[in-house]
Amino acid sequence: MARSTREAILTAAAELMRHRGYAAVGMKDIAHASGAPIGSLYHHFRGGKVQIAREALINAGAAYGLLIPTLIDEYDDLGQAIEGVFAQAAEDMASTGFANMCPVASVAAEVADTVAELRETSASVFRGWIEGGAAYFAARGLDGARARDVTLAIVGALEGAFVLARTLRSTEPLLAAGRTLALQYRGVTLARVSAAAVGPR
Amino acid sequence: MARSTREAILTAAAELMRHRGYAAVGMKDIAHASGAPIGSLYHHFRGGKVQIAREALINAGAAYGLLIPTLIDEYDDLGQAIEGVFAQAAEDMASTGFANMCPVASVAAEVADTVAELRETSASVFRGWIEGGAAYFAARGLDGARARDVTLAIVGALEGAFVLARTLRSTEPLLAAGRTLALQYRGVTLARVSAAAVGPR
DNA sequence: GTCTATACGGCGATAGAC
DNA sequence: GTCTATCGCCGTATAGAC
Repeated sequence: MARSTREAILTAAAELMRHRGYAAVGMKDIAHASGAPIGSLYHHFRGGKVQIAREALINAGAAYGLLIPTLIDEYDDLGQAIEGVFAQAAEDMASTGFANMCPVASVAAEVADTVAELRETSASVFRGWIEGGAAYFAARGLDGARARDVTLAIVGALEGAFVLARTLRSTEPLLAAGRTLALQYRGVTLARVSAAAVGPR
Repeated sequence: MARSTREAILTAAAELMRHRGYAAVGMKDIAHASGAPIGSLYHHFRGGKVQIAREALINAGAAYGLLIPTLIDEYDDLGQAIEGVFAQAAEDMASTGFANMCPVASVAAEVADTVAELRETSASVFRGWIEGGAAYFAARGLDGARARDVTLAIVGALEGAFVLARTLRSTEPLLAAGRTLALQYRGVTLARVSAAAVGPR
Protein backbone atom coordinates (compact mmCIF):
# COMPACT_ATOMS: atom_id res chain seq x y z
CA MET A 1 0.00 0.00 0.00
CA ALA A 2 1.41 3.31 -1.01
CA ARG A 3 0.91 6.25 1.30
CA SER A 4 0.63 9.13 -1.10
CA THR A 5 -1.15 9.47 -4.41
CA ARG A 6 2.22 10.06 -6.01
CA GLU A 7 3.60 6.79 -4.72
CA ALA A 8 0.47 4.92 -5.73
CA ILE A 9 0.89 6.18 -9.28
CA LEU A 10 4.51 5.09 -9.45
CA THR A 11 3.77 1.68 -7.97
CA ALA A 12 0.93 1.08 -10.38
CA ALA A 13 3.03 2.22 -13.34
CA ALA A 14 5.93 -0.06 -12.41
CA GLU A 15 3.63 -3.02 -12.01
CA LEU A 16 1.89 -2.43 -15.33
CA MET A 17 5.12 -1.82 -17.24
CA ARG A 18 6.68 -4.95 -15.83
CA HIS A 19 3.92 -6.90 -17.54
CA ARG A 20 3.34 -4.97 -20.74
CA GLY A 21 6.38 -2.80 -21.36
CA TYR A 22 6.21 0.92 -22.05
CA ALA A 23 4.17 1.59 -25.17
CA ALA A 24 1.34 -0.77 -24.32
CA VAL A 25 0.64 0.92 -20.97
CA GLY A 26 -1.64 3.93 -21.23
CA MET A 27 -2.07 6.85 -18.89
CA LYS A 28 -5.64 5.71 -18.39
CA ASP A 29 -4.42 2.28 -17.31
CA ILE A 30 -2.12 3.87 -14.75
CA ALA A 31 -4.90 6.14 -13.54
CA HIS A 32 -7.29 3.26 -13.14
CA ALA A 33 -4.80 0.94 -11.44
CA SER A 34 -3.63 3.61 -9.01
CA GLY A 35 -7.10 4.87 -8.20
CA ALA A 36 -6.16 8.41 -9.19
CA PRO A 37 -7.94 10.35 -11.95
CA ILE A 38 -6.03 11.33 -15.07
CA GLY A 39 -5.69 14.92 -13.96
CA SER A 40 -3.76 13.85 -10.87
CA LEU A 41 -1.19 12.08 -12.97
CA TYR A 42 -0.33 15.31 -14.75
CA HIS A 43 -0.54 17.29 -11.55
CA HIS A 44 2.11 15.17 -9.86
CA PHE A 45 4.17 14.48 -12.97
CA ARG A 46 4.37 17.45 -15.25
CA GLY A 47 6.59 15.53 -17.63
CA GLY A 48 3.71 13.15 -18.37
CA LYS A 49 4.21 9.52 -19.26
CA VAL A 50 7.95 9.73 -19.75
CA GLN A 51 8.48 11.20 -16.31
CA ILE A 52 6.32 8.57 -14.65
CA ALA A 53 8.23 5.81 -16.41
CA ARG A 54 11.49 7.45 -15.49
CA GLU A 55 10.75 7.58 -11.78
CA ALA A 56 9.21 4.11 -11.80
CA LEU A 57 12.37 2.72 -13.38
CA ILE A 58 14.56 4.39 -10.79
CA ASN A 59 12.45 3.07 -7.89
CA ALA A 60 12.20 -0.44 -9.26
CA GLY A 61 15.89 -0.40 -10.11
CA ALA A 62 16.83 0.48 -6.56
CA ALA A 63 14.64 -2.29 -5.16
CA TYR A 64 16.03 -4.90 -7.54
CA GLY A 65 19.59 -3.76 -6.98
CA LEU A 66 19.28 -4.65 -3.34
CA LEU A 67 17.58 -7.97 -3.98
CA ILE A 68 20.47 -9.94 -5.44
CA PRO A 69 23.09 -9.07 -2.80
CA THR A 70 20.49 -9.81 -0.13
CA LEU A 71 19.86 -13.26 -1.56
CA ILE A 72 23.57 -13.98 -1.99
CA ASP A 73 24.37 -12.87 1.54
CA GLU A 74 23.02 -16.21 2.77
CA TYR A 75 25.67 -18.20 0.96
CA ASP A 76 29.37 -18.86 1.39
CA ASP A 77 29.92 -20.65 -1.91
CA LEU A 78 29.57 -18.60 -5.08
CA GLY A 79 28.29 -21.53 -7.13
CA GLN A 80 25.56 -22.32 -4.62
CA ALA A 81 24.70 -18.65 -4.35
CA ILE A 82 24.17 -18.34 -8.10
CA GLU A 83 22.08 -21.46 -8.28
CA GLY A 84 20.03 -20.15 -5.37
CA VAL A 85 19.34 -16.82 -7.05
CA PHE A 86 18.12 -18.44 -10.27
CA ALA A 87 16.04 -20.99 -8.39
CA GLN A 88 14.40 -18.18 -6.44
CA ALA A 89 13.68 -16.29 -9.65
CA ALA A 90 12.17 -19.43 -11.17
CA GLU A 91 9.94 -19.89 -8.15
CA ASP A 92 8.74 -16.29 -8.25
CA MET A 93 7.96 -16.55 -11.92
CA ALA A 94 6.07 -19.79 -11.66
CA SER A 95 4.04 -18.56 -8.70
CA THR A 96 2.93 -15.46 -10.59
CA GLY A 97 1.89 -17.42 -13.68
CA PHE A 98 5.00 -16.31 -15.62
CA ALA A 99 3.79 -12.78 -15.55
CA ASN A 100 6.60 -11.53 -13.41
CA MET A 101 9.77 -10.08 -14.84
CA CYS A 102 12.42 -7.52 -14.29
CA PRO A 103 10.57 -4.19 -14.62
CA VAL A 104 13.60 -2.44 -16.04
CA ALA A 105 14.53 -4.82 -18.84
CA SER A 106 11.06 -4.98 -20.31
CA VAL A 107 11.06 -1.21 -20.72
CA ALA A 108 14.74 -0.91 -21.62
CA ALA A 109 14.53 -3.23 -24.61
CA GLU A 110 11.63 -1.25 -25.99
CA VAL A 111 12.91 2.29 -25.60
CA ALA A 112 16.60 1.87 -26.44
CA ASP A 113 16.01 3.30 -29.90
CA THR A 114 12.93 5.40 -29.37
CA VAL A 115 12.83 7.44 -26.16
CA ALA A 116 16.31 8.78 -25.47
CA GLU A 117 15.56 9.93 -21.95
CA LEU A 118 14.31 6.52 -20.88
CA ARG A 119 17.23 4.76 -22.50
CA GLU A 120 19.55 6.90 -20.42
CA THR A 121 17.57 6.17 -17.28
CA SER A 122 17.64 2.41 -17.89
CA ALA A 123 21.34 2.63 -18.62
CA SER A 124 22.04 4.32 -15.34
CA VAL A 125 19.98 1.71 -13.47
CA PHE A 126 21.91 -1.10 -15.14
CA ARG A 127 25.18 0.69 -14.43
CA GLY A 128 24.21 0.93 -10.78
CA TRP A 129 23.52 -2.79 -10.60
CA ILE A 130 26.77 -3.67 -12.30
CA GLU A 131 28.89 -1.34 -10.22
CA GLY A 132 27.05 -2.28 -7.04
CA GLY A 133 27.39 -5.99 -7.74
CA ALA A 134 31.05 -5.66 -8.61
CA ALA A 135 31.68 -3.77 -5.37
CA TYR A 136 29.71 -6.35 -3.41
CA PHE A 137 31.64 -9.32 -4.78
CA ALA A 138 34.92 -7.45 -4.35
CA ALA A 139 34.00 -6.84 -0.72
CA ARG A 140 33.46 -10.55 -0.39
CA GLY A 141 36.89 -11.36 -1.62
CA LEU A 142 36.78 -11.70 -5.39
CA ASP A 143 39.36 -9.78 -7.37
CA GLY A 144 38.15 -6.72 -9.25
CA ALA A 145 37.93 -8.03 -12.81
CA ARG A 146 36.34 -11.28 -11.77
CA ALA A 147 33.83 -9.49 -9.53
CA ARG A 148 32.69 -7.39 -12.46
CA ASP A 149 32.53 -10.31 -14.89
CA VAL A 150 30.51 -12.42 -12.46
CA THR A 151 28.06 -9.57 -11.98
CA LEU A 152 27.66 -8.99 -15.72
CA ALA A 153 27.22 -12.71 -16.31
CA ILE A 154 24.55 -13.03 -13.61
CA VAL A 155 22.58 -9.96 -14.63
CA GLY A 156 22.78 -10.77 -18.33
CA ALA A 157 21.86 -14.41 -17.91
CA LEU A 158 18.95 -13.49 -15.62
CA GLU A 159 17.51 -10.97 -18.06
CA GLY A 160 17.82 -13.32 -21.00
CA ALA A 161 16.37 -16.25 -19.10
CA PHE A 162 13.42 -14.08 -18.02
CA VAL A 163 12.49 -13.42 -21.63
CA LEU A 164 12.73 -17.09 -22.54
CA ALA A 165 10.89 -18.28 -19.44
CA ARG A 166 8.09 -15.78 -19.83
CA THR A 167 7.57 -16.58 -23.48
CA LEU A 168 7.82 -20.34 -23.08
CA ARG A 169 5.94 -20.26 -19.78
CA SER A 170 8.52 -22.59 -18.33
CA THR A 171 11.12 -22.31 -15.59
CA GLU A 172 13.56 -24.45 -17.53
CA PRO A 173 15.59 -21.56 -19.02
CA LEU A 174 16.08 -20.03 -15.57
CA LEU A 175 17.07 -23.31 -13.96
CA ALA A 176 19.38 -24.25 -16.84
CA ALA A 177 21.06 -20.84 -16.76
CA GLY A 178 21.58 -21.04 -13.00
CA ARG A 179 22.89 -24.58 -13.18
CA THR A 180 25.31 -23.71 -15.97
CA LEU A 181 26.71 -20.56 -14.40
CA ALA A 182 26.91 -22.24 -11.02
CA LEU A 183 29.00 -25.13 -12.33
CA GLN A 184 31.75 -22.73 -13.02
CA TYR A 185 31.92 -21.08 -9.66
CA ARG A 186 31.37 -24.06 -7.46
CA GLY A 187 34.16 -24.15 -4.92
CA VAL A 188 34.78 -20.40 -5.06
CA THR A 189 34.39 -19.23 -1.48
CA LEU A 190 32.87 -15.89 -0.60
CA ALA A 191 34.40 -14.13 2.38
CA ARG A 192 32.10 -13.16 5.24
CA VAL A 193 31.89 -9.42 5.76
CA SER A 194 30.01 -7.54 8.44
CA ALA A 195 28.22 -4.91 6.40
CA ALA A 196 27.74 -5.33 2.70
CA ALA A 197 26.68 -1.73 2.20
CA VAL A 198 26.02 -2.02 -1.47
CA GLY A 199 23.19 -0.37 -3.32
CA PRO A 200 22.55 1.10 -6.72
CA ARG A 201 23.89 4.57 -7.10
CA MET B 1 16.48 -6.66 -51.99
CA ALA B 2 13.29 -8.59 -51.68
CA ARG B 3 11.71 -9.84 -54.87
CA SER B 4 8.03 -9.56 -54.16
CA THR B 5 6.02 -6.86 -52.46
CA ARG B 6 5.07 -9.39 -49.85
CA GLU B 7 8.67 -10.14 -49.04
CA ALA B 8 9.57 -6.46 -48.98
CA ILE B 9 6.85 -5.87 -46.40
CA LEU B 10 8.06 -8.69 -44.19
CA THR B 11 11.68 -7.61 -44.45
CA ALA B 12 10.83 -4.03 -43.58
CA ALA B 13 8.65 -5.10 -40.66
CA ALA B 14 11.36 -7.36 -39.22
CA GLU B 15 13.94 -4.63 -39.50
CA LEU B 16 11.72 -2.03 -37.85
CA MET B 17 10.60 -4.33 -35.04
CA ARG B 18 14.16 -5.33 -34.29
CA HIS B 19 14.83 -1.71 -33.47
CA ARG B 20 11.60 -0.56 -31.87
CA GLY B 21 9.67 -3.62 -30.79
CA TYR B 22 6.05 -4.28 -31.70
CA ALA B 23 3.84 -1.50 -30.37
CA ALA B 24 6.06 1.35 -31.49
CA VAL B 25 6.06 0.21 -35.12
CA GLY B 26 3.08 1.48 -37.10
CA MET B 27 1.53 0.13 -40.26
CA LYS B 28 2.44 3.42 -41.90
CA ASP B 29 6.07 2.93 -40.94
CA ILE B 30 6.07 -0.51 -42.52
CA ALA B 31 4.37 0.85 -45.63
CA HIS B 32 6.88 3.63 -45.98
CA ALA B 33 9.94 1.46 -45.33
CA SER B 34 8.84 -1.24 -47.73
CA GLY B 35 7.78 1.16 -50.47
CA ALA B 36 4.28 -0.34 -50.55
CA PRO B 37 1.15 1.72 -49.88
CA ILE B 38 -0.98 0.91 -46.85
CA GLY B 39 -3.61 -0.86 -48.91
CA SER B 40 -1.07 -3.40 -50.12
CA LEU B 41 -0.25 -4.38 -46.57
CA TYR B 42 -3.84 -5.37 -45.96
CA HIS B 43 -4.12 -6.98 -49.36
CA HIS B 44 -1.23 -9.33 -48.70
CA PHE B 45 -1.88 -9.77 -44.99
CA ARG B 46 -5.54 -9.94 -44.19
CA GLY B 47 -4.75 -10.47 -40.53
CA GLY B 48 -3.26 -6.98 -40.35
CA LYS B 49 -0.42 -6.03 -38.07
CA VAL B 50 -0.49 -9.22 -36.02
CA GLN B 51 -0.14 -11.39 -39.09
CA ILE B 52 2.74 -9.34 -40.46
CA ALA B 53 4.55 -9.57 -37.12
CA ARG B 54 3.83 -13.27 -36.97
CA GLU B 55 5.35 -14.03 -40.34
CA ALA B 56 8.26 -11.67 -39.76
CA LEU B 57 9.06 -13.47 -36.50
CA ILE B 58 8.98 -16.85 -38.21
CA ASN B 59 11.28 -15.70 -41.02
CA ALA B 60 13.72 -13.96 -38.74
CA GLY B 61 13.65 -16.90 -36.36
CA ALA B 62 14.59 -19.31 -39.11
CA ALA B 63 17.48 -17.10 -40.22
CA TYR B 64 18.82 -16.69 -36.69
CA GLY B 65 18.39 -20.36 -35.94
CA LEU B 66 20.83 -21.19 -38.70
CA LEU B 67 23.30 -18.49 -37.74
CA ILE B 68 24.66 -19.92 -34.50
CA PRO B 69 25.34 -23.47 -35.75
CA THR B 70 26.97 -21.94 -38.83
CA LEU B 71 29.30 -19.87 -36.69
CA ILE B 72 30.10 -22.77 -34.36
CA ASP B 73 30.81 -25.11 -37.26
CA GLU B 74 34.19 -23.40 -37.64
CA TYR B 75 35.38 -24.48 -34.22
CA ASP B 76 36.51 -27.72 -32.61
CA ASP B 77 36.64 -26.46 -29.04
CA LEU B 78 33.34 -25.57 -27.37
CA GLY B 79 34.86 -22.83 -25.24
CA GLN B 80 36.44 -21.12 -28.22
CA ALA B 81 33.23 -21.53 -30.20
CA ILE B 82 31.20 -19.76 -27.52
CA GLU B 83 33.66 -16.94 -27.19
CA GLY B 84 33.64 -16.59 -30.98
CA VAL B 85 29.87 -16.32 -31.15
CA PHE B 86 29.69 -13.59 -28.53
CA ALA B 87 32.61 -11.71 -30.06
CA GLN B 88 30.87 -11.81 -33.42
CA ALA B 89 27.65 -10.51 -31.85
CA ALA B 90 29.59 -7.72 -30.16
CA GLU B 91 31.16 -6.74 -33.46
CA ASP B 92 27.82 -6.68 -35.26
CA MET B 93 26.29 -4.53 -32.56
CA ALA B 94 29.09 -2.03 -32.44
CA SER B 95 29.16 -1.72 -36.23
CA THR B 96 25.45 -0.93 -36.35
CA GLY B 97 25.69 1.70 -33.62
CA PHE B 98 24.11 -0.62 -31.04
CA ALA B 99 20.90 -0.62 -32.95
CA ASN B 100 21.08 -4.26 -33.86
CA MET B 101 19.42 -6.93 -31.77
CA CYS B 102 17.66 -10.22 -31.95
CA PRO B 103 14.40 -9.42 -33.75
CA VAL B 104 12.49 -12.09 -31.86
CA ALA B 105 13.38 -11.18 -28.30
CA SER B 106 12.52 -7.52 -28.64
CA VAL B 107 9.01 -8.45 -29.71
CA ALA B 108 8.68 -11.45 -27.41
CA ALA B 109 9.33 -9.48 -24.23
CA GLU B 110 6.67 -6.97 -25.19
CA VAL B 111 3.84 -9.27 -26.24
CA ALA B 112 4.18 -12.11 -23.72
CA ASP B 113 1.27 -10.73 -21.71
CA THR B 114 -0.64 -8.81 -24.35
CA VAL B 115 -0.96 -10.50 -27.75
CA ALA B 116 -1.49 -14.21 -27.20
CA GLU B 117 -0.94 -15.20 -30.81
CA LEU B 118 2.44 -13.49 -30.98
CA ARG B 119 3.52 -14.96 -27.66
CA GLU B 120 2.80 -18.39 -29.08
CA THR B 121 4.71 -17.60 -32.25
CA SER B 122 7.76 -16.36 -30.33
CA ALA B 123 7.58 -19.42 -28.11
CA SER B 124 7.66 -21.74 -31.07
CA VAL B 125 10.63 -19.87 -32.56
CA PHE B 126 12.52 -20.14 -29.27
CA ARG B 127 11.58 -23.80 -29.01
CA GLY B 128 12.94 -24.36 -32.50
CA TRP B 129 16.26 -22.76 -31.57
CA ILE B 130 16.56 -24.75 -28.39
CA GLU B 131 15.67 -28.06 -29.96
CA GLY B 132 17.78 -27.33 -33.02
CA GLY B 133 20.76 -26.32 -30.92
CA ALA B 134 20.43 -29.32 -28.65
CA ALA B 135 20.30 -31.63 -31.68
CA TYR B 136 23.31 -29.86 -33.20
CA PHE B 137 25.47 -30.21 -30.11
CA ALA B 138 24.34 -33.80 -29.64
CA ALA B 139 25.37 -34.50 -33.22
CA ARG B 140 28.76 -33.07 -32.38
CA GLY B 141 29.23 -35.43 -29.50
CA LEU B 142 27.78 -33.82 -26.38
CA ASP B 143 25.43 -35.92 -24.33
CA GLY B 144 21.74 -35.03 -24.48
CA ALA B 145 21.25 -33.15 -21.23
CA ARG B 146 24.44 -31.18 -21.60
CA ALA B 147 23.65 -30.33 -25.21
CA ARG B 148 20.33 -28.83 -24.14
CA ASP B 149 21.80 -26.95 -21.17
CA VAL B 150 24.57 -25.46 -23.29
CA THR B 151 22.04 -24.29 -25.85
CA LEU B 152 19.77 -22.73 -23.23
CA ALA B 153 22.74 -21.04 -21.59
CA ILE B 154 24.01 -19.60 -24.87
CA VAL B 155 20.64 -18.36 -26.09
CA GLY B 156 19.66 -16.92 -22.72
CA ALA B 157 22.99 -15.21 -22.14
CA LEU B 158 22.96 -13.76 -25.65
CA GLU B 159 19.47 -12.33 -25.29
CA GLY B 160 20.21 -10.82 -21.91
CA ALA B 161 23.54 -9.39 -23.01
CA PHE B 162 21.83 -7.84 -26.04
CA VAL B 163 19.50 -5.85 -23.81
CA LEU B 164 22.33 -4.65 -21.60
CA ALA B 165 24.65 -3.85 -24.50
CA ARG B 166 21.99 -1.95 -26.41
CA THR B 167 20.96 0.09 -23.41
CA LEU B 168 24.50 0.80 -22.23
CA ARG B 169 25.76 1.21 -25.77
CA SER B 170 28.73 -0.93 -24.90
CA THR B 171 29.99 -4.31 -26.02
CA GLU B 172 31.22 -5.14 -22.53
CA PRO B 173 28.16 -7.20 -21.47
CA LEU B 174 28.46 -9.36 -24.59
CA LEU B 175 32.18 -9.88 -24.22
CA ALA B 176 31.92 -10.59 -20.49
CA ALA B 177 29.10 -13.09 -21.04
CA GLY B 178 31.05 -14.88 -23.76
CA ARG B 179 34.23 -14.93 -21.70
CA THR B 180 32.41 -16.29 -18.66
CA LEU B 181 30.49 -19.04 -20.45
CA ALA B 182 33.56 -19.98 -22.47
CA LEU B 183 35.71 -20.49 -19.37
CA GLN B 184 33.53 -23.35 -18.44
CA TYR B 185 33.65 -25.23 -21.69
CA ARG B 186 37.25 -24.70 -22.63
CA GLY B 187 38.76 -28.10 -23.36
CA VAL B 188 35.45 -29.68 -24.34
CA THR B 189 36.01 -30.98 -27.85
CA LEU B 190 33.31 -30.94 -30.49
CA ALA B 191 33.27 -33.90 -32.87
CA ARG B 192 33.53 -33.22 -36.59
CA VAL B 193 30.47 -34.29 -38.50
CA SER B 194 29.88 -34.16 -42.23
CA ALA B 195 26.44 -32.59 -42.39
CA ALA B 196 25.07 -30.70 -39.45
CA ALA B 197 21.55 -30.58 -40.85
CA VAL B 198 20.11 -28.57 -38.06
CA GLY B 199 17.52 -25.89 -38.41
CA PRO B 200 14.57 -24.49 -36.51
CA ARG B 201 11.44 -26.56 -36.88
C1' DG C 1 -4.92 19.20 -4.76
C1' DT C 2 -8.80 16.59 -6.98
C1' DC C 3 -11.32 15.50 -10.70
C1' DT C 4 -14.18 15.84 -15.43
C1' DA C 5 -14.68 17.03 -19.98
C1' DT C 6 -12.48 17.63 -24.00
C1' DA C 7 -8.88 18.84 -27.59
C1' DC C 8 -5.92 17.02 -30.99
C1' DG C 9 -3.25 13.74 -33.23
C1' DG C 10 -2.01 9.22 -34.79
C1' DC C 11 -3.38 4.53 -34.70
C1' DG C 12 -5.15 0.19 -37.26
C1' DA C 13 -8.24 -0.82 -40.55
C1' DT C 14 -11.46 -0.26 -44.65
C1' DA C 15 -13.74 1.08 -49.10
C1' DG C 16 -13.57 1.45 -53.51
C1' DA C 17 -11.48 3.79 -57.79
C1' DC C 18 -8.10 2.39 -60.87
C1' DG D 1 -2.88 -6.23 -57.42
C1' DT D 2 -2.08 -1.14 -56.48
C1' DC D 3 -3.08 2.84 -54.28
C1' DT D 4 -5.73 7.01 -51.82
C1' DA D 5 -9.05 8.88 -48.94
C1' DT D 6 -11.19 8.28 -44.97
C1' DC D 7 -13.40 6.10 -40.93
C1' DG D 8 -13.71 5.33 -35.98
C1' DC D 9 -11.11 4.79 -31.98
C1' DC D 10 -7.97 5.55 -28.39
C1' DG D 11 -3.58 7.64 -27.26
C1' DT D 12 -1.47 11.73 -24.51
C1' DA D 13 -2.19 15.90 -22.84
C1' DT D 14 -4.84 20.07 -21.23
C1' DA D 15 -8.37 23.46 -19.34
C1' DG D 16 -10.72 24.76 -15.90
C1' DA D 17 -14.63 23.80 -12.37
C1' DC D 18 -14.60 22.38 -7.73
